[in-house]
Formats: sequence, C-alpha cells, structure tokens
Amino acid sequence: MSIDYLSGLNEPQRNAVLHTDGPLMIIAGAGSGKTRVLTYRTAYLIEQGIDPFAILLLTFTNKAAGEMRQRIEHVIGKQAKNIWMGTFHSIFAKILRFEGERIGYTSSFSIYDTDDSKSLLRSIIKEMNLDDKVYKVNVVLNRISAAKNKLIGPQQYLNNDVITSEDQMAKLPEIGNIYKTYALRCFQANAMDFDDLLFQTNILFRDHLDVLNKYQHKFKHVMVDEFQDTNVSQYLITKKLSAVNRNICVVGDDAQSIYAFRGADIQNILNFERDYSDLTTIKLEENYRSTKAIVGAANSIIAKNRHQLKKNVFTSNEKGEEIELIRAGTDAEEARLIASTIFEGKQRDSLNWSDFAILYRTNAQSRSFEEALRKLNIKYKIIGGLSFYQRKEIKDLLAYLRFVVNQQDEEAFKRIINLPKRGIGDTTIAKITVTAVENNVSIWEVVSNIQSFAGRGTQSIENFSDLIKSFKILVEVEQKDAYEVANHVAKASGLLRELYEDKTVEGLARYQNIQELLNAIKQYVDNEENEDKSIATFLQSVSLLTNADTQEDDDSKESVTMMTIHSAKGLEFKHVFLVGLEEDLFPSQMMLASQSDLEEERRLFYVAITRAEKRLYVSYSESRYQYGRLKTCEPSRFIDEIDPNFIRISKIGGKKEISGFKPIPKVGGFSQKSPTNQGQHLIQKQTTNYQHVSSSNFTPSNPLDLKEGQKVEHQKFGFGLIQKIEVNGAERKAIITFEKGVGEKTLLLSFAKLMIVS
DNA sequence: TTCGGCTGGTTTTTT
DNA sequence: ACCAGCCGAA
Repeated sequence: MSIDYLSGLNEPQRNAVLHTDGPLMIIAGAGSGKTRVLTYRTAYLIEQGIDPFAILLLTFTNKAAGEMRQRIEHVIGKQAKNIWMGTFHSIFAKILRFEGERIGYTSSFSIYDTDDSKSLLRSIIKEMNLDDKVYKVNVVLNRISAAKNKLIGPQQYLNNDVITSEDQMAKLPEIGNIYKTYALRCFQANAMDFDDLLFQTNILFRDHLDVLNKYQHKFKHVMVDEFQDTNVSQYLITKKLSAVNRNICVVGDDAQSIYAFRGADIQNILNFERDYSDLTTIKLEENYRSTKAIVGAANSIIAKNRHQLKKNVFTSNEKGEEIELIRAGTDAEEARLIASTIFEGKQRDSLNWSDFAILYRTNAQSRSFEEALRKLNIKYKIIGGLSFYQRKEIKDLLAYLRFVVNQQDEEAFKRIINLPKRGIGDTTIAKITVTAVENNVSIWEVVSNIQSFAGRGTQSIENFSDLIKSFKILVEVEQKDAYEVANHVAKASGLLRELYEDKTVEGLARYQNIQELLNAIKQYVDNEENEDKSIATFLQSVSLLTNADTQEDDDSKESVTMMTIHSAKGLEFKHVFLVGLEEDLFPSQMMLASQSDLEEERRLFYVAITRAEKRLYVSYSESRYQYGRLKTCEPSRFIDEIDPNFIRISKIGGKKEISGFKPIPKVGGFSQKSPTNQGQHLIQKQTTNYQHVSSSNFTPSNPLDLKEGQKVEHQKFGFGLIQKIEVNGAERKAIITFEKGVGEKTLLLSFAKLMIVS
C-alpha cells in the first residue's frame, strides 16, 4: 500500500505522521497544516494495521470530527467510520452510558445544560434561605464548575482551606454547601451537567480499575486536537487512558489558547513535558494559509505576550495587501461600510460570498451587520448565538422527552408539570415535593401514585401521570424509535395544539420550529450510521451539539459567515472582517477589570487575524448602542499593537453620533447612582409608558411651552401628556408620558431633565 | 391559578 | 433593549 501522500508534506509534518510509537506533542502554529497531519497520521496508523476501533481521536467540535473522518475515508476508505472520534463530552457521555451503572447512574441519565444547572441552583439557594442577590447563580455556578474541572468534589471543596477562605473573603461562605446539595440533587435526578461528563468519567476510572483497564487496552492510540484548550479534568482522562500503551499524541498551539474561562489550562502543555520524559516534540512553524502581511501582523501581536513557548511562524506566501483599517462614526455605519466593502471585494476579486467572514467579540454585535447585509441583498449565515435547541418551545418538547426517559429528571419535571397549563401551580408542586421528602420517595413516585398520598383534588395530577405513563409504554414496552415517540408526545401532550392555536407570528414560528425538530429526529432515525435509534440516545447527542455543529450545510456555500472569534477557531476565509475593535469591547472590559488576562484577549486577537488567507480588515466605530443607550468608544489598544508596516487606514466614515442623553449626575437633586436610581424611580412612578427619544428630534426648547394636562404629539413617537411630579418633596410640573411604543421601559435621565418644566 | 405591571440585571466567549 | 423573576390583583 502506497503512502505517497507523504510526499506532499514538509519535513516536520512527515515526522509527525511517521512517529507512531510513544508520546508525541505537536506544537502547530496557525495555518501550519495541523488537520492534515492528524488526518494522515490516523490514516497511516490504520494502514500500519491498527484497528480503527483502537484509535481515539478527541476533537473540539463534532463537526471537526465529522470532517476529519471524511478526509481519512478519502485516504483509506470505509474503515474510517469505525474510529472513535468526537468531542471529549460526547465520547465520554457514550462511555458513561455503557459504564455509568458502576457509579450509580443508569444508562438513560439526563444531561443538564447550563439553564438546567442554573435553575437547580436557584432552587437550592432559595431552599437554603440565602439571598439570591448575594449568591448570584452565575458566580456560584462558575465556582462549582471551576472546582469540578480541577477534580475537586464537594467534600474536598469543603475541606480545602484555600478555597473556603476565598469564599469567606468574597462573603460567600455557603458555596461549598450549595455545591454539596447541587451534586446530590444532580445525582438523585440521574443527571449530569457538562462538567460532570468529565468529572464522573474521572471518578469512574479512579474507582473502577477494571473499567479503566478495559479502555486502556481498547485504545491503542489516543490523539487530542486543540490540546491547548483542554482542562485538567480532560488531561487526566487522556493521561489515564494512554498509560498502558503510552501512545498519546497531542496537537496544539499555546498561542491559540482562548478557553481559560472554561477551565482550559496552558499548564497542560508544560505538564506534558514533565509527565513524559521520553516525549518527542515537533513544531510546525510554516504557515501555508496567509500572506506575509497577515502572518507578520499576527506575529507582532503575539510577541507582546510573555507566557508562551518559543515558536517562529513564517510563510513563503506572497506579501499580500496590508491590513486595512476602517473607522466608522457609528455601529450602523461600520456595518454599512463593511457590507459595501464585501460587495466590492466580491466583484473585484471574483469571489463567492462564502469567502467572507465577519468576526466579532460578542454575539450581540451581529445585529447591525445583519441589517446592512440584508440591504445589499447579501446572503449571510450566523453561527452561534441563540441556537435552535435553546429556543423555549424546543426545550419544552425535549423536556417532555427527557422526563419520559428519566422520571428522576427534576429540571425536566419542573418545566413540563404545568405546561400546557393544567392547573398545577407552585402550591401543588410544593405539596408534592414535601410529600416526597416526608415519605422518602422520589417525586415521580408521589405523582404516579397520587391517590395513595393525597385524597382529593388530584384529577389534574392524575391526568399528567397517566399521560407520562402512556408515553413510557411507548418507549419501554413498544420500543418505538425516537421519531415515533417524539411525534406522539408532541401531539398528545398538547404542546403542538397550544402552538397551533396561537395565530400570532411568533406562535406560527414556534409551531414550525417544533415541526423542524420532529424532522431532525426523523433524519436522525433514518440515518443508518446511527445504530441506536432510541429516544434516550438521541437526547444525549442533542445536548452535546456544539455551536459549529448546529448549522446545516446546504446553502452555506453561498453566504457570508458571521460568528464570534471563539466559534471561528479552526476555520479560514479568504477575506476576514474583524469588527468592533474598541477598547472595553475587545479587549473586553470584563477581562481587564476582573482578572489577569489581557494575554488571553491578545491570543484571541491572534486567532482572529490568522483566520484570514488573503485579506484582513479591522474596524471600529466611535459610538455604538449598548443596552439601548448610545455610548462613545475609543479605538482598541490592539490596533496600535499591530506592526505599522502591515496596516494602513482604508476608510474613514462620518463623525460619531452625539447623544442628547449622556448620563447626567443629578436630576432634581437626586443622584443618578446610589443608593438606587432614585431619580429614575420617582419618574417611573408617575408615568406608565415611556419612549426612547434622541436629541435630534426633541430639543430642550420644546417642552418649555407645554402646559399641564396638555397632550403633545411627537412627530416620531406618538403622544404624550404633561403631568405633575414630586421632586425633592416639592411639586414640580410636567413630565411627558408617552404612549406605548418601542422601548417603553427606557427613560433616560437627561431626557427626564429636559422634561421638567418648572 | 393566572395575568399584568414593575424591577433589576445584562457582564464574553461555550461544552 | 430585552428578559426573567417577583408581587399584587382578579
């Protein structure tokens, strides 16, 4: 069998492919052909006689795994189907499905997404009588997640002096106890959150050596892509799995580590050298993707970081155009300028829409670009943001299905018990919960035998339990596949009917979304590659879909791609637009205010730059709307950090929009800030509806002529009314109450000042 | 139990 | 601007 594909590789690449025995670390610079190496290395292993079932290849997204599988198949044929490939989460969810009983989970365990976790934490915090304004769910969840990713269980958490004193300092001493309850409740619900999929795998391998041993011998080769973004928990799993055969190969680039917030730890790369004394390290430094200008700019950025491995990324590609800087007055103008640049670029270089990408720091930034692209009739697709599977109606149906599969699933239960409305409110649910605790049985136990627990007033609960029981029969007795179950549940639960009767635009969209979900399930069932067509397996695979996985491939060829920089990892485009380069936005204010890592933001910038093949545009605007308020912006420090040899100003837009609503310190003697926004409160009490206006259509001279009780018409926003209000105990005349319209909740303080006429 | 109005938080990225 | 959660009223 020939291995002529090797001739297309440079020397370090070839070495990496041929190095099949013993630990290997590949430090792969951006655009250095890392995927190629992984593909060929896997193909080569199989050609050398390694069973595909004995290869474990962990990738960052399921989509990346799918693409790599195709490429391997291209080289060695059908056998590629049998390689174990996927994300850490999906692979180990699969293993936990097989082996979870050893640690007390059934094979139909639920997977809690972030919303479920937060909701559970909220209940726990409430039950513990803690103030949810002090114990913020996000903070608590982050602490718990960080602990789990470092393999610190609840008991260890409570015993750890460093951690508990940190919590004491933060005035959040109860986090350890919350964690303990949270872990218990997840376990009782037969549910794992995202972190558990890794944490519990570690527990499984720690406490059940026979299981560990089985997989250690099963996987002759373990490979990890995007190694710089693994956390300790993931690292330990791979380390354990490869301890017997010692054939572990990790591929990564410390300069592209952008997931520290998720527990990723660059230390893993350093530990790696320590853990494997016979480690071979190969550096891939030649960039095949981008022009000299782009590589040069990227290098000048990453050089500012102090924590990094030595690496010299270079390219023999053409010099290429300099990076173009676009300066706009407003976010809307920024979007317009970029849309027209894309339009021109497509004509000039005869490209496809799919050769363009717009990258931003936050999902919220996509909006203005959508509008601008639509105006020019440019097709686009957005990756990420609110995904299909996060929509309410989808989660509702999935919650039904989850509960049918796993009646211990507390979060699913809470979601569906009164949906559609069946007259089971909080009081009833509380009673059920108390009864369950008193009798030391599960909630489902109470619900399904409600007559033996309570005498009367239980008809609606009985109906609910009969409904679920009938669904269970479908799954457990009749062994229907995922589609048949879902289809029946959607109809019989009344979810579909409720949406069908909702004739609003949103209602129609929701109805269609449910249909689309059913279609997706049908596709899943019809796909012959999926052996297990049960609803339980489908649910688990759905909850582990990544951002990149959820988009469909059909029309994607002919559209401009918009996404966050994080989602763009691993992708490349001929022309890249990196937008919103404003201080506090990118680098993010949170990153700078809170903790260490300006360096991680800089790596993010590096990742963004290196996505571009031919051309890179960076842009910022001098003012933008945020939370419905206009805000002035400074250009990002990152712009100045680019080596000036590689960048030039390309377009300059109009002047920034001056807002009439710059926050003012006082309104009628009330301070804008602490203790609460009193000025705002006072005014809100007197008014029912407000309208967001801008200085251009409302000047200070206008309101001064108004009389109390007089109705005023505003050219743009409808009607208003002069009223009396009380300011500082004194009666003042007049503020305008606008009738319903967009932004009725927004009343800017400066606007209020304008409106006070006496 | 449900509905409507009010309040406060958004923090940035994702499995 | 938007959303989720809370509270009082029906």
